[in-house]
Amino acid sequence: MLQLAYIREHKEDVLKRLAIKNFKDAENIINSIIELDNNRKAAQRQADDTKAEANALAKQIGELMKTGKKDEAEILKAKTAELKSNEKNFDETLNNIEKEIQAILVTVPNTPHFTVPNGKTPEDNITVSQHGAIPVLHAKAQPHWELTTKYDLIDFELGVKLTGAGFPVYKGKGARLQRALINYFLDKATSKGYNEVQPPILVNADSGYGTGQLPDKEGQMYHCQIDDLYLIPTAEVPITNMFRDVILKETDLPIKNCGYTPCFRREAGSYGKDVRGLNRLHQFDKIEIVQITHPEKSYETLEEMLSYVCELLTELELPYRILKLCGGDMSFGSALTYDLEVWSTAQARWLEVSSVSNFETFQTNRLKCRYKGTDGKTQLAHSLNGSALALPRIVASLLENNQTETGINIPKVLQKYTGFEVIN
RNA sequence: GGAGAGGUGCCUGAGUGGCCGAAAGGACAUGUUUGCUAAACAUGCGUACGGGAAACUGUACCGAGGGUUCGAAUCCCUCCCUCUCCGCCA
Repeated sequence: MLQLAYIREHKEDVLKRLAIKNFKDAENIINSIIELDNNRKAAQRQADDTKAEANALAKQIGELMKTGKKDEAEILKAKTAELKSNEKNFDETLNNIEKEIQAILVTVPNTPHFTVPNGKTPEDNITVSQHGAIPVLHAKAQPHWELTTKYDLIDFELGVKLTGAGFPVYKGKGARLQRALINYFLDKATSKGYNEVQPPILVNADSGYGTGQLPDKEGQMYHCQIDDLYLIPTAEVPITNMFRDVILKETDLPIKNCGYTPCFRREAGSYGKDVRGLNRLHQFDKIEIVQITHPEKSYETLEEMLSYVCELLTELELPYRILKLCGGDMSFGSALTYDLEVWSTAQARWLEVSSVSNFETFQTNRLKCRYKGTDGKTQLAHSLNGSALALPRIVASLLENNQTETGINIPKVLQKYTGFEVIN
């Protein structure tokens, strides 16, 4: 959620940036927010003044009662009736205006960073760089959903029996590969100064609102209605919400956390050819890195997080490219997002395996995550997060890219975790 | 699931109708002093929104929402949450 004070003070800048995100009707919406806020100020003044008067009267009445001047007290009491009804009206007006502002404000996306490219679709994203050689496979190379069957690594059918489509069962070396990746990612993040946390994977509605999944993406989360809890779509939700309603010390920053969790996504309405195999699941594993930083440091941090993820992909020996997302393809709350995609050779396409974003104050404003500066002032911190990494598509490209006619080679960095070098 | 207790500031904890945005202690910050570690003393120490150039000042907030009252942290109602004991159980 954007900060109202910022909108007031930097209206032109906000409009310019919202245009990058193709946010429709921005000028009218921003103008109406400002106008409503003017009304709000007037209403608050009325309400506050009335209450101040009523408080003063109440105090006087108290004094009079104490000194036994009951008659005079009664006269003053009579005067409070009118104030009281005014107070009620003014409060109601104020509340209505505030609700109206809030309702509009939550529909306004974050303002993109000035370097975010214009554009509407994924085709308008900018390829920042590409790394690693695209492997050339033998003639009988197979897509991962065939390899997983061939080597009995993942049983999609069995998952359908237990739960439904999109809930695969990992078996044998397939399961072991999952565990290896999780351990590798966590160890690596820990070595880079991230504090490992193991959060709940069910969260309450407040947490959903805090990071912006609610109300915008309500239908994308699994909801346990009896207890009114949501299965997390990403560890970002619990790990970032740890800092909801928290005032940090400036010296605490930056806060670096990482965590592994299963992630659950309903993926309502996304059926088609992209859902084959591991490409899109309802349940998958992911290691997330989250940072809370000083506002002046967040872009530096974003680059640091991006290069961290690159390091992982390099060590996994996967060909990948970095995309800077255009305004139209960025998520609602992000100010700047890099996507990382790995090449999936047998499918001959790029698969998104990580998304690293700076949310600036968009999340922290909702979360009320602030820090107290050395100057004594309290202000909003910046929040960032990135996948490091999401497993299924990593597994898909590992299997496809490393296949030979006799088996699938495991990258060196994983071998001490898997305990085997080849799947055959 | 059954029974009970309780939710006050960063923490502990006082506060049963006006003098309470809230005692006291701790923690923290700054300053003074003792040669260092440490201690002592002094001062400061909530958030949000509004008014003001500023000093300063108004309003709201003692789990949430209603109500009683001229006046509520304090009384009443509803809800939420936490803890303890018993039962069940990994």
